[in-house]
Amino acid sequence: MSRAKLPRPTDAELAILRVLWDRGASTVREVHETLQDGSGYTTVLKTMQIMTEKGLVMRDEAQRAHVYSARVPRENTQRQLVTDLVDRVFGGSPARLALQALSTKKTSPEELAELRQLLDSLEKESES
Amino acid sequence: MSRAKLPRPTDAELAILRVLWDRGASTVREVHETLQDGSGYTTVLKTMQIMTEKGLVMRDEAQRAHVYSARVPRENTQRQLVTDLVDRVFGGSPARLALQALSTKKTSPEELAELRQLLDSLEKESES
DNA sequence: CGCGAACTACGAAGACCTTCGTTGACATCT
DNA sequence: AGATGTCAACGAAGGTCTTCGTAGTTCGCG
Repeated sequence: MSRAKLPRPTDAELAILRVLWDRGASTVREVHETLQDGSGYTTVLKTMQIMTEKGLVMRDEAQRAHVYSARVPRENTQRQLVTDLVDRVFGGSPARLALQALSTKKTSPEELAELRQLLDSLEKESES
Repeated sequence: MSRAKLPRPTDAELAILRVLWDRGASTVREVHETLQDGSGYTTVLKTMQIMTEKGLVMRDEAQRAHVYSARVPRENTQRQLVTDLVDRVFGGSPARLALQALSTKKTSPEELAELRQLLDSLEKESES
């Protein structure tokens, strides 16, 4: 039982995960205040309780106000969602997703450089 | 009445859309046979009826076996899902999604070349 | 102590998604 | 005509997600 497979986070769960990734360990109150959507306090609480059951977050109950933290690293979740989307909508081709992503919005020169670097290393790899 | 904004397709709906995009206009039977998942005929039928209500597909009832076709172009849906994911998980940066996508799997030289071309044009654009 | 504020836990409602059984209409074959 | 097969329509069940009200607990304070 080392690890059951983690479920794809729902939209509400993802919003909470983003807060935990950005802020680090946080109480329900802090998460609720950071999310500026109209959801009520107990809604956020309940969702975070469910996320605990699912293994998406962990909870430190040492204090009265429990402290939650993401149990899944941001990168893992990003990778999970990206490969999901690639398989479901882009016929398994990450490059097509990348093309689509880059076509939609403007990208900073720094990011362009980063991409170019990655492209270089990928091309080198395919040559070997 | 057509909706102002199309809803994000669910997983089952996406699977059906893929069939319609690939095969073109099709009957329920054809879609059902193409999908090799274990779902029953009436399940597919029902989903496609719902998709019709949602405006995701259109239906030609001229024949006894109704003929469905995608009402949303593949590219639009891809763009919709990509920008969705970018906003929800990548802090609005398409480039980060692209980086993540390309890091996960191998990409063919042709696609690499295509990406490089896109990068070039994007860099030119940002210079101006 | 007694009160109010902050907090967790619980349950239930409502929406949506997926699934499929059943029904009835229509067609085709014998 | 009668039997068989194909099809759309409908409804309902079971699951998940999101929402929030309510109840109960604990803390701090007057």
